[in-house]
Parts: sequence; structure tokens; C-alpha cells
Amino acid sequence: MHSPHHLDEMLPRKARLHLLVRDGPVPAPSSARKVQCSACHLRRICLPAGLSESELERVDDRLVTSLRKVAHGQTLFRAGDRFNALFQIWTGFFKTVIGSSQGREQVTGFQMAGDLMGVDGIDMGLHSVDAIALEDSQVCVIAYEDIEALGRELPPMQRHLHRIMSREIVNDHAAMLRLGSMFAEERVAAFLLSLSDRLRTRGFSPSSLVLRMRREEIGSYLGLKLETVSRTLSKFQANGLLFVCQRQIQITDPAGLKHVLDGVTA
Amino acid sequence: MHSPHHLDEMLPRKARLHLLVRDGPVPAPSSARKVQCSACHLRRICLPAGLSESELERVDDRLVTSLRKVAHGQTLFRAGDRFNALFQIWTGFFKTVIGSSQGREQVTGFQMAGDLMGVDGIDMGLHSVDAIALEDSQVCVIAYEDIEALGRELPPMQRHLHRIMSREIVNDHAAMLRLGSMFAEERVAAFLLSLSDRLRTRGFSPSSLVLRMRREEIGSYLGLKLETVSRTLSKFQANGLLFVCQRQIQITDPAGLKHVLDGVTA
DNA sequence: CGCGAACTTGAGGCGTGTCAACCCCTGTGG
DNA sequence: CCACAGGGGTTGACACGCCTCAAGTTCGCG
Repeated sequence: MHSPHHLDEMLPRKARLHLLVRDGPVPAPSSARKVQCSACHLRRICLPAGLSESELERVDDRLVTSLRKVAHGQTLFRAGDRFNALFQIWTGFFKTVIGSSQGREQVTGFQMAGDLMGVDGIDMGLHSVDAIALEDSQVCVIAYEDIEALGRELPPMQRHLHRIMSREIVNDHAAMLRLGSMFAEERVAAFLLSLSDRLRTRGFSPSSLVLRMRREEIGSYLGLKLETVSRTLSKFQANGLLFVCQRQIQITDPAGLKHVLDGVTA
Repeated sequence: MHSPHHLDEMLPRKARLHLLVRDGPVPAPSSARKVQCSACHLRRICLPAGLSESELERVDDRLVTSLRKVAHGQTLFRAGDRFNALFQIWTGFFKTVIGSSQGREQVTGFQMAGDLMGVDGIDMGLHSVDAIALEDSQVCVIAYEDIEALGRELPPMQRHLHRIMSREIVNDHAAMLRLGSMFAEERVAAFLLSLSDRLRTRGFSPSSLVLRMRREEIGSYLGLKLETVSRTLSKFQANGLLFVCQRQIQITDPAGLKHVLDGVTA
């Protein structure tokens, strides 16, 4: 039924921990005391295209004031915390969670390098979700006032922030479609394809994914129980769509995964 | 079990069609050829607080270029349409729908007077949802370039737009919590309370609501089938929480409705 | 080496979907 | 003025997808 090629790639696991590590040397913003967005490997994601030299200088001067490390399992901010800065992920991986006070939890999203976190706090001046690091991470701290001011001075920056927030809204609508109108298999397929897409955008392999989150967190995000997520992944493997080895997933038949979604997307 | 007071208010139905109509005369922006945001009854919702006289003039001069009527059942824009303007509802009621191409539909939100629509299109330059009028409506058309320019000139306007988009993100997260972590009764209760809240914010009665959407549309928004929505409303009525009369709902026990949510919210 | 967390897999139960009948209200045309 | 058609809503019986509960496995870590 399924073709076992690439199966060798799945073992041994420890040897593949570097799968998602960048392949070139990384300019270290912390080394120079002042953060240099213009030299950052993520500038194509974090900054709008087509900024002039002088504009880039202004960004370097005023945008990122500091770098903050967040250890695996620690929170960057909690629901209810006072809002005054946005956070752009430099390295690492986060989840955002709502309603964690005591009852049920709902994961509202997973964020990776280049993603912006914290815009949920702009409206009320208070954060509305917990942001929790799923691995040791580093984030660029951007004072909200600074990005406001920069947006007024540089129209491309203004447009860029609008686009980021717009994209988050569109993503949330896609999440609502998953949660409201799809079967378990469709939700998991959509989740994997979305993750694969985001990895490709960042220059990583779209077929080799290392999940940074547990089954329970995937389930919360998709409105399923962890057992259902596990069963669904097993079924996909049985159908030859992918190989599962703990948190590493090798997509062998992306077209087949998309086919699971037929009838929903269009 | 339930107390039948206010039952008389439910009949006859035709006599109550004016329930949600404003109680004062409405300044008509279309009468003066130029739209006057500064005189609009919705200015406390559409505009940031604390604008000076001269700033208000600038808003009047440059923000709203035209008014557009959308008949009941017609679309304001469709997914895939080119984006170039935002729409602020002046009168009426809309739903936004994703994935309507042919398969399943997911309602992503309901919008009423004062709500801004169309920000989903900023990112890709294309709208990602259909916006459909649930009753005869009128919307203020705001060219995106104009609101960008105004944001650069007037920091409160810039902040205002950011807050609106942030609020939409927070709302979407609440929707994800409903869809991913709640039982049918909890979803319906949360929906009614949210609607009640938005009506109060606009100065309407929070206990007398006239639903502008069908059961099927409520169900889509909540990830339920119309029969489940209907059954749940009937059960709430049997439990004395509210009275249902077609699309009119009288909330008689808001605390009881909130109690349905206990264990989820906190 | 042994413990615990994360994951997998199976069996059975429950909440919601499915299907269908019926009612109400509205609009239309004879 | 009434007959009729059609859309929206309600309610019931049954089916099914996912949840619940539980046992067993693998992996990581002290």
C-alpha cells in the first residue's frame, strides 16, 4: 500500500535534531549591543520589502530595543499582563493559549521564527492569551510606541504591520473553518499542510517536519482529543500519506493529504 | 419552573419590528453630498475619542468618500475580490462567510452598525470572505489609502485602526474557544451573551434581541447544525433562561445563561 | 536501572449529526 | 377570500464520529 522509501531518513532520531536548524552562520544581534535588523537573516520576513538604505538605518536605530530569552516551558506573557510591546520571534517556537485560568484550555496558535506575537493586547492594553515557549527561544522586543512612530514615518512599515495583523485574522478564520466544518481527518490534514507551508516560506523542507508541540496541544488547537490526533496520524501512515516517528513527521504524499481536504476547501 | 412575566411582550410579533430602531432622528450623511463623520450618531464607535476640532475636520474631509447601499441577501464583497477599501456599517447587519465556493460554508462573524469590515483583504490585496447583508444595509466606504494617510497624520486614528484589528483577533480567539472547547449549550449561551453585550455597547436593550440570521447561520458560526441550535434554544426556554419567539429572543435570566458557561470561562 | 511523561491502541459510551415529519408564517395566484 | 407552495423552525428516532477510560509501549532522564 504505502511506499517505504525515505524510511531510512526517520532513524536514528537523535541524529536528525538539527533538521530545522539554519544551514548558514547566523548574525548575532546580541553581540553588537545594538540590534541590527538590517543584517538579520529574518529581515525578509520581519521587515517590508524595498526599504532604502536610510530607512533601514532608521529601523536599526529605533525598532528593536532588546532581545529576550524564554526557556522551554516559560511564559513570554500571560493573559491579563499589561501590554506595551510586541515580540518578534528570532529563534524558537511558541504556543498561545486562552482560558487557562483553571478550566479547559484552547490553543489559539503556534508561532515560529519571524512571527509577531502580542497584537492581541493592543485593544484593551492587556494581553488576552498566554504565550508559552515550546522550546528555548529568543524574541526581539519591540516597544509598541516605537513601531507606531516608525509606522507614521515609514509608510512601508505601517503597511507591513497592517498586513501582519490582517494575516492573523485570515489565519484565525481558517482555524474557525477547521474547527467548525471539518472532520477529524480533515482538521489534521489541514494542520499539517499549513505547517508545511509555513516551513517552506521560511526556507525549510516542507516534507520533513518536527512537531514542537505534544499531541494534546495539537488536539486543543484542532478541537480534538489527543487520542484522536494520534489515531488520525496512525491512519495517515497506514494509508501511505506520511511516516510518523514520535514528533517527527515525513510527508510522503502531499497531494494525498490535500485530497483528504477535497470537498471542504472548494 | 419558569416565570412567564414579559411573555406578553413577545406577542404580537409584527408590532415589535421596531425594537432595534434608534430612538432619535438620524443625521443623514447622504443628504449633504459630503459625509460628515463628526455629526454621525456612530462617531463614538467609528472614531477614536478625544479628537480636536481641526482633527475632526480633517476626518470629515478625507475619510469617507461615499455611502453604499446593500440590499438584503446581496454581497458587499466576495472572497477573491480585489481589496481597496474598508467598509464601516452605518445601518444594517452582515455576515462574513468563508469557503462558500461550493462545499461547506463557515460563518466567521456577524457585523452590525459601527463594525468595520474588509481588513481581511489588506494582507493579500484580495478579500478572503464573502460579506453578505442579512437585511437592507448601508455602509461607509473608506479607501484604504485614505485611512493609511490619515493614520500617519493623526496618531489617534492610527491607534484606533490598530485597536479595531486587535479586537477582531481577540474576538476570533474567543470564537476558537467556543468551537474547540465547548458543548453545544455552552456555545449557544456564549453566543447570546456576546450578542447581548454588543447590543448594550450600542445603546440597545441587552435583553431583547432580534436575531437577524437564520438558525442555520448561527449553527455554522458555532460549529453546530441548525437542529441543535433550535433544540438548545428550546431547552433554555424550558429552563426559564429566555423566551424564544421565532427570531426574537427575550433573555430573562442572564445570570443563568452565564452560569451555563461556568467551568469554561474560568 | 527504574520512574514518569508522552504516545499508541482498543472497547464502549455519549453528544451531536442525520433523516424525516410536522408546524408556522408569508406571499402568490386563482 | 381562500388554496397552495415554499422557506424557516421545531421535534423525534436513530446513526455515527469522536470522547472516555484503560492498558500497554517507547522514550527521556535522574
